[in-house]
Amino acid sequence: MLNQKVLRQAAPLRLQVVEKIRSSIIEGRFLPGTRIKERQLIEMLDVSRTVIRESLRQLESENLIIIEPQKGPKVKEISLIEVAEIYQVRKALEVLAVQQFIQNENHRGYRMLKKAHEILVNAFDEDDPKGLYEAKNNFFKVIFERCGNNILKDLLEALSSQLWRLRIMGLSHPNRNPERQERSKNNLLALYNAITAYDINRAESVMKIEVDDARDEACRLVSA
Amino acid sequence: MLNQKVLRQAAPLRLQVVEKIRSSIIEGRFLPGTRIKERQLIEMLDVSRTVIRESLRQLESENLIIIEPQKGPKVKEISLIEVAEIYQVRKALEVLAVQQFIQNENHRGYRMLKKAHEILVNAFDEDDPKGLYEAKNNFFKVIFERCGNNILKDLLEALSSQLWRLRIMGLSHPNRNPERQERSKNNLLALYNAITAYDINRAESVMKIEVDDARDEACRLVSA
DNA sequence: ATTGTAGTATAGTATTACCAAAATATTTTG
DNA sequence: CAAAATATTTTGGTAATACTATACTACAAT
Repeated sequence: MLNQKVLRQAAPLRLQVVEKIRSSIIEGRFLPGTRIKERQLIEMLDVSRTVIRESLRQLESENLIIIEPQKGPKVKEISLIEVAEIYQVRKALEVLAVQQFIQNENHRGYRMLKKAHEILVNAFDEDDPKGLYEAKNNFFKVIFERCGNNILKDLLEALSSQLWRLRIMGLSHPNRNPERQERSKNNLLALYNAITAYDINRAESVMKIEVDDARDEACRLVSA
Repeated sequence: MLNQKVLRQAAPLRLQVVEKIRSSIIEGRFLPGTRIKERQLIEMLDVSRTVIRESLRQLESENLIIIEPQKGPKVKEISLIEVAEIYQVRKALEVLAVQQFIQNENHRGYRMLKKAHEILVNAFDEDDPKGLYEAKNNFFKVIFERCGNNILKDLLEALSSQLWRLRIMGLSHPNRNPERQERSKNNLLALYNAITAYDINRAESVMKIEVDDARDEACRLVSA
């Protein structure tokens, strides 16, 4: 059976360039507010200006950079207000995602979620903020990807990438809230239990609580 | 079709080009599935290739076109599944928007909504599908714009533009559902009453009904 | 008639060079 | 020192060119 697809050729250069720049922003190697000059990128990535410019337009519509006319692109800064707004939208969408995930009753999704849950539980026991963060993220990602609504999935991923920077801040932030850690742990485990019990209402309310907690933490970090 | 060339003025050329192409797609002058060739656009709009390409990248991330590697851009086709998915997301977001609109208690918003409502009532009495459609749209737009959450507003606008094409189809479609018209009228008036009465719960449930109705109608049109 | 191949045209991909206008940095001058 | 004038950088936009993947066509072979 031809279950393995033929290896597609390398993606267009511009996709690679977009990905490079995007990850640099998300991972905080370009700090918010930083001007990004075309020439700088040309030298760093060793591609032509055309490719760079096309890539920048795309990043702009992903809301990762803003391009001021005649002044050029800079890494978008996130205000406290915007963080709150994003989490408000996230709450509505994540609740929808978890509803759909449960209703779809997809075995594959449940298998993947089980695995993600196991990794998450392990991560809670170790003192590795980055690993824990990735485990959490992976857990949610399974829900988004297997909720059966691709539009929803794409929107949530776009929103996430706008917040990723904050989370990087959060990982290394000195005065993180240890209590939040514990709450988050309880929330996520409760969420998993609710999902496996097909209890939509409970999953919904737990999800709301977790997103609100995450928002409060994020706002605390931004204002600090 | 795109017979007017862009005016060479202030503001990046790119923005004008994006707007021209976008409206051509939304208004159905480029039909879904149509290949859009770079040279074609260059001749039609009389701008350089670079500008066209930058514009196309942006349209791509707005989900109005898809660019297949080594094949080029084509107007995105909307499947029945996607229509359902979009409306599902819309429902969640529009409910949130109307909640926020009421909670914000913004006088300016209420004034604008009153005006939009008056126009809408007039439009219901006349037999002008296009005018009615615009009035409806304007009514919702006020809610989105004055809900106090810009992220939410942008997302809803992006989703709307993906559906606009269907509605254009709907306006001229021979076997439209006249009963739907009546339902829609009742829904919107009920929504307005709920909002002016600051009744969030009622507004929420009416909004859900209206969005579901709209979805059913849209699906009917696509599958026809 | 179907399959396969070769050649050609077309269109996307990417680089480079160039110009104008705006923004920024630097120098000169009061 | 501050303001004006100048120089430099940077973006916005155009154009010419080479290269490659894809699509189209025609022609041949079985």
